[in-house]
Amino acid sequence: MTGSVFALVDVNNFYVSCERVFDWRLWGKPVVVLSNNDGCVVARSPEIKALGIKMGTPWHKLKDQARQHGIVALSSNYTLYGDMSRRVMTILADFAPRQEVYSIDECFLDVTGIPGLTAYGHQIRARIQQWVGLPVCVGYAETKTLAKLANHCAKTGLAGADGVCDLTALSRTDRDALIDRIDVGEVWGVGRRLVPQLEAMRINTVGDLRRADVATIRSRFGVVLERTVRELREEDCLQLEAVAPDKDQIMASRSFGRPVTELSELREAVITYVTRAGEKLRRQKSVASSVLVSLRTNPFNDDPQYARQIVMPLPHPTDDTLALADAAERGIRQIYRPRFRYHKAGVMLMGLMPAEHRQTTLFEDTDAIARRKRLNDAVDKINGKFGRRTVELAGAGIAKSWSMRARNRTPAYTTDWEALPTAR
DNA sequence: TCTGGGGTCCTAGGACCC
DNA sequence: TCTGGGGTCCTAGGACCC
Repeated sequence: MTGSVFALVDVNNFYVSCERVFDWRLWGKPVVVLSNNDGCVVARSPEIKALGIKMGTPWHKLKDQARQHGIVALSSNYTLYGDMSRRVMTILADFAPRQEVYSIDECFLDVTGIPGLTAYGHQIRARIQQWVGLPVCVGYAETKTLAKLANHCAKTGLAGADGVCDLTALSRTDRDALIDRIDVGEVWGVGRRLVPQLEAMRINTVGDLRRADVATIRSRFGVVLERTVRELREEDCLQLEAVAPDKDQIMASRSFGRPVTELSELREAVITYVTRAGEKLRRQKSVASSVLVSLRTNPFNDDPQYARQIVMPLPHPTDDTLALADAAERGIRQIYRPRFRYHKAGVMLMGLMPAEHRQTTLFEDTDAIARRKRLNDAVDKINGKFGRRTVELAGAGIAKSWSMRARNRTPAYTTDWEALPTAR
């Protein structure tokens, strides 16, 4: 009973909304944004939702519908979305003393003690709309899980809410009636696999889950779902993480734009991915003690299948891209088998620890390590300023003909001088 | 609806060691 | 020779999220 109140603010149809800011022709049309490699639908305009097209539908299964309804399909433009996200988060930070950026399009705010929350929510909506041109919804409640649920109500208009829903303003009776009308699958942390299992226990609605026996839930599903039930009961279990905790593992993987058979190309891909992972590693000021390399064929076709991964321990924990790349390259050579058509490769950095905790060993050349650190820092700085691929290892490849498909990507309107929209 | 992308965390089982 | 214990690492796969 700490008396905290959280807000969850998120952007409606984020990727589609970003695209619409820069292209008025997309207004009123059914628009989808596709995942990497133009694989499946990851954002939908309201017109798409009205057609009954689900999140995650593979694009190739929509070709007929697309022709029939004139659906516009855009490739993901993460440079644009990332920049728009930063603008939104910066504005939202001014609305509360503490903010947790939870994903590219949503954040939690600690709004404890702020009066007039509904009006405040409308103020937030108006400012983001005016300053960035994006529509947001706001949900308030005593725990993060309930704030997510409140946001769902704000978005669907369930509690008669018009883009803002404050659960703390409802009476116990009204709250109970409301959550009895919401499917249990809407709860944050209850996914597709859990829903049927819960339904078998006659837990169909959010209200049912809230009333479920905590001990039973814990023994059958573990501590994670137990925490969710407690959060639904207004027990504050999840803290607001104002500074993101360090990751325990860092992954970089991509599907290829076409089947890849040659080791030389897989080597380029893996070096490209490990470079990216190394950047993330240095940003959180950690070092890795091993590198996992993975490789797989396409499980969705009839080709002979092969999937393997291997852990390559590093001689000593490091954040040096060259050392990571060396391990990744040895790894891919070990698991590569000729005559398969490969679909995806990946790299995962494991055994992470803070860089300052790193033990130096007897055999390290400390001068060489210092020089290498300056090199990595310089490369990070240059790429941060002039774009990710300005300086890259030669082994990462030049043409990268294996790289993912993005047939219909819009320009980087906000981050590239050449792509700046101009008045016409 | 049997869900073609990417990322993170967790767990189970086997191998190996003390 | 079999069984017992407990730890770590590797590998595969499950589950969730956006």
